[in-house]
Amino acid sequence: MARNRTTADVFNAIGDEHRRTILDTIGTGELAVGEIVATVGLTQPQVSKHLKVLREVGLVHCNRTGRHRHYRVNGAGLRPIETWVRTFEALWNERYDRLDDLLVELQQEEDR
Amino acid sequence: MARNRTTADVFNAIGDEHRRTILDTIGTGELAVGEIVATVGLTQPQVSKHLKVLREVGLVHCNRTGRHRHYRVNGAGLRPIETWVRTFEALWNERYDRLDDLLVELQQEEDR
DNA sequence: GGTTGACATTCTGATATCGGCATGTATTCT
DNA sequence: AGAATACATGCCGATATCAGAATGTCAACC
Repeated sequence: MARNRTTADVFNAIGDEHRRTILDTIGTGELAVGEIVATVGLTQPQVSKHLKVLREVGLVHCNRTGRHRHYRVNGAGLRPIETWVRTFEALWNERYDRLDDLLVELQQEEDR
Repeated sequence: MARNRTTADVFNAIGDEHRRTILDTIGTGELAVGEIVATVGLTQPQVSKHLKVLREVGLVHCNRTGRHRHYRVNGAGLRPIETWVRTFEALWNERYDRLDDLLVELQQEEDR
């Protein structure tokens, strides 16, 4: 067995830097493939294929207008990642520092 | 050119589900390899190799005690992911809904 | 010193991936 | 209808990956 498919889930999909660049480029707006190609500096087939992966994991939605296809980011698709990362929040942020302070205080209480 | 190395960055490293499971298992504590193996149900070499990847991207730290190696998660390593995902926050949370409401209101003003 | 225990590393084989190039498919325009 | 535009797909080769099994390393214990 080899590595998991990039289309397996969102975590695999955003593993590729080009895909992240594409998402960054689209941002909160809506862009046609040609516009993305012009901005990110990848070839058109390359962009199309990455968009396909992003589509399959639900990270982008697409609507056709004439011969153009406009892509927009589906923010909700990123929530699983945010949720997962947040479970480790206590390991880095100030809330943890405060928790740490609290524990130190409790320890001092105990030592008295 | 093939896919990027899993050790290229944190985004690639967490692409693997087994690696995420291992991180979840360690949690906010500190576990020896054997304990991880017993919990996640993977083979020992499998776990060791995944831990190596996680070490190389800085997602876990390791300290030896006798013939045991205790691993702990380095939460700070996850910050780049959190930061990146947050840039799309406007696309899913209530703050965006409120912005959306505001836009609808403005639109209605205009229609009058 | 030899054995056991706890991990790490190496080698192998199968597989999905990514980029490049060429080609296919619609849709618009003349 | 034919040409051009905007994308999507298919085929290819090179490569890194992951699991499995065997082996290596090093500390602890008898």
